[in-house]
Amino acid sequence: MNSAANALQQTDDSAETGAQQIRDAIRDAIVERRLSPGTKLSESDVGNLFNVSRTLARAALQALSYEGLVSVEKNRGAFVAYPSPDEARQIFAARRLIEPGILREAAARITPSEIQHLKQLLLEESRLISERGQTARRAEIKASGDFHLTLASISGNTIMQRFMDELVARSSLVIALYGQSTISSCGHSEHGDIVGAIERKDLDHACHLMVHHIAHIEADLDLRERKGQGLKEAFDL
Amino acid sequence: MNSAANALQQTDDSAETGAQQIRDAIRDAIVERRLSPGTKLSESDVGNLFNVSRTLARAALQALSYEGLVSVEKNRGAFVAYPSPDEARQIFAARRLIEPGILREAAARITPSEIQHLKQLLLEESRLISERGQTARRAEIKASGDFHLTLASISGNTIMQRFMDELVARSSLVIALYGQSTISSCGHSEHGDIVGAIERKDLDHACHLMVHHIAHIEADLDLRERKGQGLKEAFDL
DNA sequence: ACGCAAAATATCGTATACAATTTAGCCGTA
DNA sequence: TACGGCTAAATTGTATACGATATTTTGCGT
Repeated sequence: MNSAANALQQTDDSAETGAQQIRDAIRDAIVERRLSPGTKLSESDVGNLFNVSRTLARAALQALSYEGLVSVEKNRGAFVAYPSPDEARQIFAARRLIEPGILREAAARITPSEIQHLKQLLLEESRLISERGQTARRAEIKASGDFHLTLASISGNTIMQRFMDELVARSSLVIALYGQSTISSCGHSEHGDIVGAIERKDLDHACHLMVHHIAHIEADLDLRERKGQGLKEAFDL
Repeated sequence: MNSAANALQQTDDSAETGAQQIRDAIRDAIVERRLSPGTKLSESDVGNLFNVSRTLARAALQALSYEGLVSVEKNRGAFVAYPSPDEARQIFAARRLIEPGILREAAARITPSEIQHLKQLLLEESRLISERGQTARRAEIKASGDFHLTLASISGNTIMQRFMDELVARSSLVIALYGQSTISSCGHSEHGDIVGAIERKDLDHACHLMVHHIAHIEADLDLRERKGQGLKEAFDL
């Protein structure tokens, strides 16, 4: 068993809905960075880990490839996606393009109880930041994304919600690859500022904050071409 | 063989890339409205039509479900998607949210040769409008969407391009279901206006035109809940 | 003649089996 | 020793087989 095994061993039982279960488990593992970019996910290994046939494993991997989280190469296998710097830029460009619009929609229809929910998310987030340990780090990564996803869900547009699901998940991969500061959620306070602006119904300011927030995350990346990955250039410098 | 058979018989040979080929063939059939919303696509039938096993047929249908073009119901089968009025609204809300941003990106990096390409698309489009016959109608539907997709491709963001692929395809379904005027591309001249604004580097005006263009398409829809679908209510009036 | 229950049919869900392709190791030769 | 081709192992691509679930039909009783 390769390194992927350790990262996945936790939800091997329960085949409730079939392939979806497996897909979700692997996606969580990728988003929480228990699986590193480039890791090979062979159909047999995945199937064995979850005690299902290759058929279901294949279906799950296929699904993840549609979300851009794994790349399947014909006759070679599936790998946890290894986004190039250019892909990374496109992901964040897409978020800058989309999220202000989502924010406007969400702010227009947000209810008091939903505002409360958002604030609770912020609390949970800061609690995790103060905590130490790897599981807290992972939970923090997920919580940071959940803020953006919750906003999308409040917007009421399930299509945009799905797009955001994909973008947030892929962002996690990009940060894992190119992030510099130990914690990507340095901009936690920015989440709070955005909620504040929403509460005051200051949409323009909220959008402004959102765009800058995304820019800050992107600014923390070192997007220089890394030919690493086993290329000869790794030995030149 | 059911009604789906006739609509698909054209690319049954050549199994080049496997499931992708089938997926694309079915998608084209849906987008060009040779397959009506609600049509049943059983795995066996699809497999037989393309002379492949159910495995590949299933993979293709699964892929289409991720794009929202077919809905698979557990233990019942796959059907060409039948978007509800609410889904339809969400699709167009998403387009209004996304396309102005894409347009800005595209206009910023567009080259003279790409402008030429766009103009050629417009010419082709008006040629098809003047022509008569069902094949011309189908080509016209596709050409109308191609305008928006070309803009997305010019924007250089492959992720947004994929989102637009999905939205345009699903729009075709919505128009097939709820469109009123015989031809949905009544707004062909609006495409030309947008290109004109891009050429003059008047981004704000171009975005303005784009938003209204999308609104016009949506305005041509009758999004009242239709319980029809073969229900007894069809005979009451 | 109508309605309900049970069998028959059709279709999907999953597993297993075989074919094709790639990758890695091995050996012979220059 | 270095190189090239060949064989064998591993992995994916596709097909078939079997079991589960939903739908339709049939037949019986009222």
